[in-house]
Amino acid sequence: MKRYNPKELEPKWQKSWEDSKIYQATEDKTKPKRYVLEYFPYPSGAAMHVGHVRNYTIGDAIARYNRMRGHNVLYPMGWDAFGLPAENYAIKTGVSPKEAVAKNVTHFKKQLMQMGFSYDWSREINSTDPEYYKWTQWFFLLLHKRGLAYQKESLQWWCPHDKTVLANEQVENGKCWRCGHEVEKKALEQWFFKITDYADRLAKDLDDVNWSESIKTMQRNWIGKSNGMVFTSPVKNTDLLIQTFSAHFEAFRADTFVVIAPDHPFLPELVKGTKTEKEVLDFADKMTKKRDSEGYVDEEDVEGIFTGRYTEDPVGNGELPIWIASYALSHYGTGIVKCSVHDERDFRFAKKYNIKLKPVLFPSDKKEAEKVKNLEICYTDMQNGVLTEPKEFNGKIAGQVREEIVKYLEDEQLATAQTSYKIRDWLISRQRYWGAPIPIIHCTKDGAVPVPEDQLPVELPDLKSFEPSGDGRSPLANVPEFVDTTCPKCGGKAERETDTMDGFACSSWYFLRFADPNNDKKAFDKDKAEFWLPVDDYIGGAEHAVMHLLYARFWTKVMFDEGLISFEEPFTTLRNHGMILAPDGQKMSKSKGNTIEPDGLISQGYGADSIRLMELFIGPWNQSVNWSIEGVGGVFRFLQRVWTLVQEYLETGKNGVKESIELTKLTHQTIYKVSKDLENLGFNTAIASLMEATNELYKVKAKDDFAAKNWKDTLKTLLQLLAPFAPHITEELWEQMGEKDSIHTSKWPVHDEKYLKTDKSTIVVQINGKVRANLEMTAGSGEDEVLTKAKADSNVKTYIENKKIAKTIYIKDKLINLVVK
RNA sequence: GGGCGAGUGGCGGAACUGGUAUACGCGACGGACUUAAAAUCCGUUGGCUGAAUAAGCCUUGAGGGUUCGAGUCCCUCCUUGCCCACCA
Repeated sequence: MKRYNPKELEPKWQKSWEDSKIYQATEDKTKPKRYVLEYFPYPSGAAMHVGHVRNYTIGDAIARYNRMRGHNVLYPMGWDAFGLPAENYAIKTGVSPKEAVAKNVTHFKKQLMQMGFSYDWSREINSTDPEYYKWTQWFFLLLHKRGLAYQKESLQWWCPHDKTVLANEQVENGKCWRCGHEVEKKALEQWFFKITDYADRLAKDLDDVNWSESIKTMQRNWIGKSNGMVFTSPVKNTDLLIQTFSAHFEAFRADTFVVIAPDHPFLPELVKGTKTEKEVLDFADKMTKKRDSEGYVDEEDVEGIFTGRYTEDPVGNGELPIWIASYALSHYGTGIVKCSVHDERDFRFAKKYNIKLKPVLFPSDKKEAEKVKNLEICYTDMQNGVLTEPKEFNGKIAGQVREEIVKYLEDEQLATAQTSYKIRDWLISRQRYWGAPIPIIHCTKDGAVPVPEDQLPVELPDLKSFEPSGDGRSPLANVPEFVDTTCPKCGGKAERETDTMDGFACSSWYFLRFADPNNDKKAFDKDKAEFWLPVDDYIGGAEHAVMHLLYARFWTKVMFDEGLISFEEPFTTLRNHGMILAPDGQKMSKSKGNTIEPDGLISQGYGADSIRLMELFIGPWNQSVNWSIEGVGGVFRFLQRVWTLVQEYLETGKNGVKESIELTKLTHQTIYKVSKDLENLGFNTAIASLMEATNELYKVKAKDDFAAKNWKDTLKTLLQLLAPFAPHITEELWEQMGEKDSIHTSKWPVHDEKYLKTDKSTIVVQINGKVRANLEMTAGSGEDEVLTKAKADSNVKTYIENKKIAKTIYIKDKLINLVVK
């Protein structure tokens, strides 16, 4: 008997699939389309581990299942290959990012290939290919044309020793990661995309997509829409006016002080001429640095300093002191906030610095209200709280008069309503080499001029040294042939922009490129894009929950507005898989040295099919689990049992005449279970059903030794049901059973309801909810019949003797419960 | 601090709209085959009491509640994971 040897048969079938191109997708309109996509990976130097593999195994199972169900499946793969690691590696080793990426892609691709994923490799794309980033640049120009790209000065981390801009992750405890020198902030002119113009639509359209509530909530929080009011008031002893923001404006009569963000651009002007000017500015500077480097500052540690200025409150609360507070954000509202006792942080801040407080909002509970009055607790319930001021609203419930208060403040011209968003415009400038160059030419006469479309792509020149320029610009600034150019408008001498784009720009449209990957006239053909998109199943980890998904949605909406496509949301269904952790429960990472690569398992002889099965069987697809080496042996054993069963069947060469109804029923029940599980992505239970079916088949075999006529069909169906998970072994056995065409293009089996019915049922007898007996009954038995038999049961008898049956609950074919008193 | 999840045997986990908790797999134990081991195959396997594959009691993070019946629904609490974060 031939032994199951994945090492031999897996490469054989991988080659066969490649040659026959069975996974290539075409715009065949006779079948329903299905676009299955995983986020295109970053081909890092660290190899792919079993955590990554899970992502692709889930996608592949979905793709294969739908293909067999007669769908026209697009399942592509590509590379998101721009980014910092390749550039750092280049600085360290001198190996150009281009070479490093090419090497990594080759390795990654080999690893994916040996797992037998059904990608349409003819559509492979790479974001660092000029043919690709040409169109990324084209989209930059589109955004620019539509007024959505602009330049603004912005602060960046700067290492004065290395003379280079640092990314957030390169700052460690306020020090440069390379030289350990203290970092500072440097103002640079940078490019932004105006995503804030789309904030409302990005928030609203979340209602229409089939994503998990958790991701939707994350995006909504990130966009952070809130309605507030802006008050304008004079600053005492100056001729300045300030605009203060309040989101808790219902209780505006409680406002007793104002806080300004330490990094607010208005601050120097505000404190100019005060006695404490220098002291205050120093303090603000320190605070900004601390906040930037540490991120979160504990609520207990709120800090602040009095600016020395007061403002005359426009709504009659008198003179309000202006403080700098560590928790105030310059980009939220106006960056200057009106504060009161009715906010947790304001409350804590005021207590710490003994700032006057005055409650005007109270809970209905008298005792609690007393505590609020005595400033013992902070009360913030703007929904249910009862207002005492202003007089017009005395006794009203805040949540019910919100609109009226807005109207009141606006009618009296005391404030104006303002919607504020937490989301900020997307900073896309990177002072880096390894990214798509921003297609802009700076002319002293004409300013920032877009590169004409016919001159795209602005190609990255090959460099010898990847060290930064030293003046804050990217290494591209060192290359005169790149920088020096002529202005497209006036023809005069001009310089190219040396910033490159954030990698998220490349990934904001790649899903469209897959629809038409080789188009050299356009980013994509409209018809092709609309044939395949939107993406039906987008599979990925939660790490992209906000940034990537938001940016991609933003670009899609811009394209919609431009008329390039007629849909506004790129991803219909989002599927977030759980993480695979190392056996010790920690995240797998190269630095921790606890990664497990599929290569090792394959060379141990398990094969890709076992690994794939293990990835899915280990637990629910959307939950995190610890990888278990022992478990792989279990699924390998299962595959071996399937292999052996088919070999034994083939060797007996039997072809019986009598159908085994037992086999038929088992087959249809398994079809039903596996199909249902796959619809709900219950991969682990689908595989469990297949294991159960196989165990049953062994039992039937022990009885009839393959005598039944329908053994062949039964085995073939089993292979088909297993095919989306274990594509190699099933393809091999399918062929051994005499099939000419691939199992992966065969038609997914359909169950027949009539075989799901059983003629017998086990009925549980409960006395007061406790199980006391089991009854074997013919299916569909009536209550009386069951009750009579239950009463006759010897064990049941002992419980109902001398007692009254007060009530009987009967669930057909399942259970009878006797309530006994 | 905000948001979203999760707590079930020695372990990963299963359980449809409330209806036999522990499917499937791992591990462990016993047996068959073998000179032996590995591999394979066949059993057993939540805990306690019992000689028992008789019967009973207990058991889904803790405590209450609703119900004939709760892993599942409601309330209070505890633990833990992930994402984001000084967002008023």
